[in-house]
Amino acid sequence: MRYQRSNKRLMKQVNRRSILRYLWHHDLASRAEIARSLQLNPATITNLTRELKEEDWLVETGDGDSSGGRPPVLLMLNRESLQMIGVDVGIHSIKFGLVNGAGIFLKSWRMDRVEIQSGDDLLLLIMEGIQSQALNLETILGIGIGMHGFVDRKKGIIQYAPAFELEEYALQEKLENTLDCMVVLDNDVRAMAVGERWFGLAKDVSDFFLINIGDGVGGALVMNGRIQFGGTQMAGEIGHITVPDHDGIVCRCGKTGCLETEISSAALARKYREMTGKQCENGKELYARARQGELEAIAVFDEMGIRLGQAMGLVVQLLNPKLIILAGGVSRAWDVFAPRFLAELKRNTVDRTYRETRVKPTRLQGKSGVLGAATLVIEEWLEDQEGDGE
Amino acid sequence: MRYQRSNKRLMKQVNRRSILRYLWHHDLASRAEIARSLQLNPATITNLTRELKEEDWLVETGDGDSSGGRPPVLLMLNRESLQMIGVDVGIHSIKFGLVNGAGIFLKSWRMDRVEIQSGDDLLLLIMEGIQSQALNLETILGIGIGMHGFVDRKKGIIQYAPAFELEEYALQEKLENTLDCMVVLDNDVRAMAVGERWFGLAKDVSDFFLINIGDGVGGALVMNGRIQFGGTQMAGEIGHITVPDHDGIVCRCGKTGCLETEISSAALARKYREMTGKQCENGKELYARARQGELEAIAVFDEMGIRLGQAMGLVVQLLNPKLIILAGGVSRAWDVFAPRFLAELKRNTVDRTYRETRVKPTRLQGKSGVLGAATLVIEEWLEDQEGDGE
DNA sequence: ATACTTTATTTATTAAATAAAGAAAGGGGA
DNA sequence: TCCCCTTTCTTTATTTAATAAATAAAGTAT
Repeated sequence: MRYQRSNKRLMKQVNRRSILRYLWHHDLASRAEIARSLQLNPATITNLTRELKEEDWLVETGDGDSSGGRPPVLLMLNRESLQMIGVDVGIHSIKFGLVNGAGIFLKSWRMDRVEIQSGDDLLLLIMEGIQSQALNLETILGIGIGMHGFVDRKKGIIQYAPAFELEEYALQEKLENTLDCMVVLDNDVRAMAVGERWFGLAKDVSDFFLINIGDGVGGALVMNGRIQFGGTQMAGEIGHITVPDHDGIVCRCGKTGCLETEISSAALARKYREMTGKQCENGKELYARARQGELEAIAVFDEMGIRLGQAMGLVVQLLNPKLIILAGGVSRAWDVFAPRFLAELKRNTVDRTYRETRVKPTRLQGKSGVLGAATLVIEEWLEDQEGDGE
Repeated sequence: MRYQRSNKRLMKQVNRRSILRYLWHHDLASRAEIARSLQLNPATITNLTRELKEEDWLVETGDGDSSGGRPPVLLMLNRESLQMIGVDVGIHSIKFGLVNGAGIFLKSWRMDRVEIQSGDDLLLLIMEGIQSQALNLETILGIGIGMHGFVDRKKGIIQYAPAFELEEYALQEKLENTLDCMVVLDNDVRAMAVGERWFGLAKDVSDFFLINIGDGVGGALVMNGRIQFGGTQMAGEIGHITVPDHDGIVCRCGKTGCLETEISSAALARKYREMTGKQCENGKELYARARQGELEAIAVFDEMGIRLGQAMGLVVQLLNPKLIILAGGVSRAWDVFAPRFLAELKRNTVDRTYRETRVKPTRLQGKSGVLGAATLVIEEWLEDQEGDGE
């Protein structure tokens, strides 16, 4: 019998990660500063940073200003050399990106009109997509995959993906075995939230909620700095809470009165068509009309803002996030629905809680999915074991 | 400059706690079993358990059955010697209890009709209450305090307690200094949830929601085994989510349409009075009438069950708990409101999620507050640093 | 009785952190 | 300018806590 888990190695890992995480958030720092902040002995920092430097995780960038003694040598994360592949599996397309530790896309490519009927179809397409670019996978930290549907990140399996009629498919393991490279798999919206946490609006926020409004409506929840999964990995699925005064439309989940059938891109277009009798394909088209001042289009967004305000009011009261991030195609119409939305949000929350909550539309937009997926890899490498210094 | 936080001591602490936690959940276990489960070296377990035994944390309880070799020596947590004081600060009374690690009350006492106008009033009353029993505080692990209102556990301060018009009072520190004993302070409902996690229905459940329905309505959220606080320590405050079709009553929080003004004990009595014109003081009285078959009383509970079903539907969809625990006075009427409640809950959730969720009224009832408070101390001693074996 | 298992402990070793001393590199006052 | 002081970083020796391996303890199975 082996007692593999060496506690000592674990301790070292934890400290190494603490250093990397510190540099992630502080860009430039001296060894002395790191030692003080992490409450570790300076000698420890010297030793660990030597290793990390040899492994190319970080670089020295000249001296800082002296504060009356020897000037500090500033350390910096070698962000360019951290490279991850992000994969965003949508219903009709798969998007890929090669992203570095600064959140910059070095490459991005996609496969459109994909037809997927089995897990192995998906596996093959992803492998094809990755190998098409002839990248050296050995210089890459790992591959992150964000996928619609119900995904179990810990087990690395797709529990259920309705669009592809997939069930219980162990994508992570299979991909890891064939590509010989770390693979992280999670739900697409959770991946977005992780992206926001490391590169986006939530850089310094450890309690936030992200709602993604596009063809569907999904959400993800970060509390105390960690993404939350819930008892069966379904936490955050806000698209299927029941809202009052709904249209009675039957949702794809089988229930009626879901938020998704009221505020998704398709739902807004439907409401507009019902109201006016005019044609309208989706939220994007509707937004264009609203921007041109068409009153009916604006009215649809107004109603959507109110519903969203009610829903986010629940989230604020129940979860007390510091920040709410709106993502997905419909969030681009922020300027149109924001006034009604914010007013309704305020009306539905207790002052004491509301005034501590910020609400913002994402700045990552179209890149959100792929970047988030890539960031899953970073998280896996650097994640906090437990509240360190910070 | 001191670098206090010795990582080595921390490692040892973590492993010691892992052992204690393992024994908490497994009652009897041999050293070999613990070593296997925690993936630690048997020698480590020998050493740590020797220390723990000397410190009276655990005892040996004879041999177990041999499985073909030397019979295992079974270890057991010395639950009797773990003693905590729990304090439940209510609006009109303060309840105390001396509780041991088996969850048994060794003593319980209370102070009624308390008048509190300042933090120092409260401090003095609690000290008086504790000293009145002439306990030896040195044999006690610590004092846990559950308190209504908004409490910041990490800082140990009462942020705001409307009933006493208290604000920003550093109760924990002051009490710790005067009594020279570990003190943990938290919100009363969160304390209850911790109680359920260690002694009650949530013993083996790491994702659950507890709703307390009494004079007020509060909630607490445990995800991934940890109580969640939110950005400003207000997570779980379900009493002030806005519900549809409300009576328009202004809540004590200033908002209208709060869940609390619809399903709290006082709200139920009010609804009954409005419906019938008859007298009725509170939910307890109303429950008695419902039990006697009075139709109007039953109707009030029916409506309450529906509203609760809607609210818990939101919680289930949004947070995906494995268990919902109902606590507080009104939960005693479970048999009356359960049918409507459960039906409405099902109606408001997606099947896939609902079928994984259990709902139960607490079995701790009146003891919940004090026991929960006492359990805060256990949690502080044994809490997991990060997902160990288990 | 003998061989084999399983549990627990002891002894020696190893890994990783800390403490203490000192080197490196500058600032600033006389 | 020189000397002392401060701050940063490194080196060496020490300490701590875990592991590995050998051994003891106490059984079962043949």
